[in-house]
Amino acid sequence: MNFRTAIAPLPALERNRNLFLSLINESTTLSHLAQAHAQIVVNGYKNDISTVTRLTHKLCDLKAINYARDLFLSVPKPDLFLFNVVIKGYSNNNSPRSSISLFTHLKKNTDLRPDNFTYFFAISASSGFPDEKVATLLHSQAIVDGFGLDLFIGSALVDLYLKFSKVEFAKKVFDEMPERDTVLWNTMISGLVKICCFEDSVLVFKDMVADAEIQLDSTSLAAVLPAAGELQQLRLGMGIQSLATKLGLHSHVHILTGLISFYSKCGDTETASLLFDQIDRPDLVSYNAMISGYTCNNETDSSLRLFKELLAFGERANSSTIVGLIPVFFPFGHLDLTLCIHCFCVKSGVVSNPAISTALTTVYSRLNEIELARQVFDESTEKSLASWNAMISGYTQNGLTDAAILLFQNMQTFKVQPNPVTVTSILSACAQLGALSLGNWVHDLVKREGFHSNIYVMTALIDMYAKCGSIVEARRIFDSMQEKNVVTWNSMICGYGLHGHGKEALDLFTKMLQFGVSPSGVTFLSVLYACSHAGLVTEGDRIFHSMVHDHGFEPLPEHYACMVDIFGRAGKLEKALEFIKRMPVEPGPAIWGALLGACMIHKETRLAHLASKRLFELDPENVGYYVLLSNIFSVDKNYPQAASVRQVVRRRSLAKTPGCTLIEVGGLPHVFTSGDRSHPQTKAIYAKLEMLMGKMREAGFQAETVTALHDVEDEEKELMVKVHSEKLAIAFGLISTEPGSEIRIIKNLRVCPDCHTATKFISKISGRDIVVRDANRFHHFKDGICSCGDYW
DNA sequence: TGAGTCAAAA
Repeated sequence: MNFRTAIAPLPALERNRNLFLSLINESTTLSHLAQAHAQIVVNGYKNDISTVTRLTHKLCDLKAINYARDLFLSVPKPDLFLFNVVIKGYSNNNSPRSSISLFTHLKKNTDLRPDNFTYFFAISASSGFPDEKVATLLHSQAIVDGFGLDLFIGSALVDLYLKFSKVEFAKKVFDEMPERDTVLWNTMISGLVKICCFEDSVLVFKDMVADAEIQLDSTSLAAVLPAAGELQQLRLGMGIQSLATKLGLHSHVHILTGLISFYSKCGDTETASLLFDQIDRPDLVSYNAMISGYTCNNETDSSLRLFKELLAFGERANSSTIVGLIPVFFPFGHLDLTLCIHCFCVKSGVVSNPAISTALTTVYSRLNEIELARQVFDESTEKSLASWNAMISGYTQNGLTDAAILLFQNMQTFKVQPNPVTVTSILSACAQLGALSLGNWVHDLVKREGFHSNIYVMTALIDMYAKCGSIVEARRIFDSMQEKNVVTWNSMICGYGLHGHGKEALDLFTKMLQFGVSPSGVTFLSVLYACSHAGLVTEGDRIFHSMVHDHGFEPLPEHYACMVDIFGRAGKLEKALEFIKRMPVEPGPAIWGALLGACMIHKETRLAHLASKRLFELDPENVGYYVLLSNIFSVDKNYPQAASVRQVVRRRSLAKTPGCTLIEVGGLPHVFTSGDRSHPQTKAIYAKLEMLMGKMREAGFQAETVTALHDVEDEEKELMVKVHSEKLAIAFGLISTEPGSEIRIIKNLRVCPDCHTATKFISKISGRDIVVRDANRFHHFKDGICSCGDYW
């Protein structure tokens, strides 16, 4: 009993009001609340605005939104306070539209003026809309009404814009705030982390640490820890840990859990489990972090042990536990066990949880069970953005680029807004497919949505432009990026390699080292690859040695294969063989394949037999080797042998991938196969081809027949190769694009020597630049010369 | 006199 009530009892009205208020506060169920409501009505308090407001609020908390609405409507003249409570109530009960309608009603039909609370609640509600349009509208109204600089509203806006991946908008709000409190900083950091802008979030965190005015709290540290883990920045994570100790937050359960996840992502489960033991009473989230930590590091026994321990404590596992546990099985390709977990999820009803269905989709696509992945995706009733992203990237990683793009378009008809993760996947699909016009469209989307500070997105754009033939545009983006990581550098170097620009690739590699960026295995592969395609033998040799001796890298089979390729393409076949013999590891199919490819270019039959013999032993399923070998016999005019190799292929019913070529005209893709007559303009295409062949022969063109697989007469062979898909695509390009414009085509296999020579002639005759992307690299044909130097 | 933002696993 407090002093005031002791000496002077409250007036009756106030005393009763307090009674009702505490009655409402203590209610934990709807029926308690209904009883309290009855008491209020009986005692004539049904028009007491503060009591009714408290009751309405509590009803909203208990999810009785319709009850709350009826109560609100029964009040003859609700004040701003009550409006605010109901606007928030709708927002918290999955009714953002009702929330915003009420806000509009308040502005239009009452003489009340919204205050900072009203705007705060309405802006929070606008996160339930498919895009940020409602939010920007409210934002501008808030500014007009003088609440633009309110810290709560500022934080809500930053949170919201980041949820819609509008990084630039969020930054603008953040920068324009006259004062920034801890919460505003935290909102910025955690929002960036949630949309995978890890680099950005770390930069903001560092700014926050540098700001002496601002106090860091456990939220700040917990927010940035996932970024440190994703970026595998061990020093940063340890820095955060010591900061936590300095601030006395080291036993805070959120921070310990974050650190467990961090160390697990860095591969250090030992430290993670030490931290786990430091938690007094680990909760479900901590268990899940540790379980998934063990799982990611393939310590499956520990995962399962901890899972059992969790159940033994009587804790119920939730969807995240399963999500963390499912991948236990896929490093071993244990499809049956994944199916088992799937069944368990179906039986216990958690399969409708979007996190679970997303995890299952991911696991199935990593097991290359793309149909099962799609089935789970289709059956999930509640699709989150993550579900869409998992399915799209599943398609992309399995090379099903058409399906990925189709699903991406489908997602947009469902009004699901793509985020940077979606964009990164879809750009990878464009890169694989060479779909430049879709790539351009996605680039516009990146600009529109403000994703251009996302390092993953920008790196994917570089890759896309490089693989779609626009190496200059790729470099422009590369140069425009302030923050680059090793993948960014790799993509650019690899792009130069694809285009045969060996010198540029080497220059960039040198620059990368000067910038202090540590090269990865992929970096060396890209540089070696570039050397190979540009015939830079000495440089390649030097880089390989530097990789082993200066950088301490253990070469992988693909590095060895690349070296064999460098020697082999340059015609130094004996040197290549010598290199293979000196390798400290047993040469695998990639290495012999590289040698065989080189033998093919240089028509070296003796070594080809050796290489192919090894290949048949190591990789009997791969058709490519049979084709190469058969071609080599054909070169020697040893047709019976060539035929017998082809028979092996037929007997084992190994199918050769049919060659096809894609060309985009007017933003539409046209695909041609060899001898194709299905195109609506077939007649004109073949006529153009006839005309070209005539002019080419006049200019001295002779058909190269080496790769024609059949031992028929030369003249007949000429007829067969001249309708290769690339020739059809080029002919179509010539008749359907502006004179003088560049022609770009994409071939799924390596371009054959005949088409290569023919394209050189065509580029000269037609005065067109022709860019050909084949399975290995780019060829830029100009004025009768190819950028590859006939060397591919 | 009844209302408010950010945080750990997936």
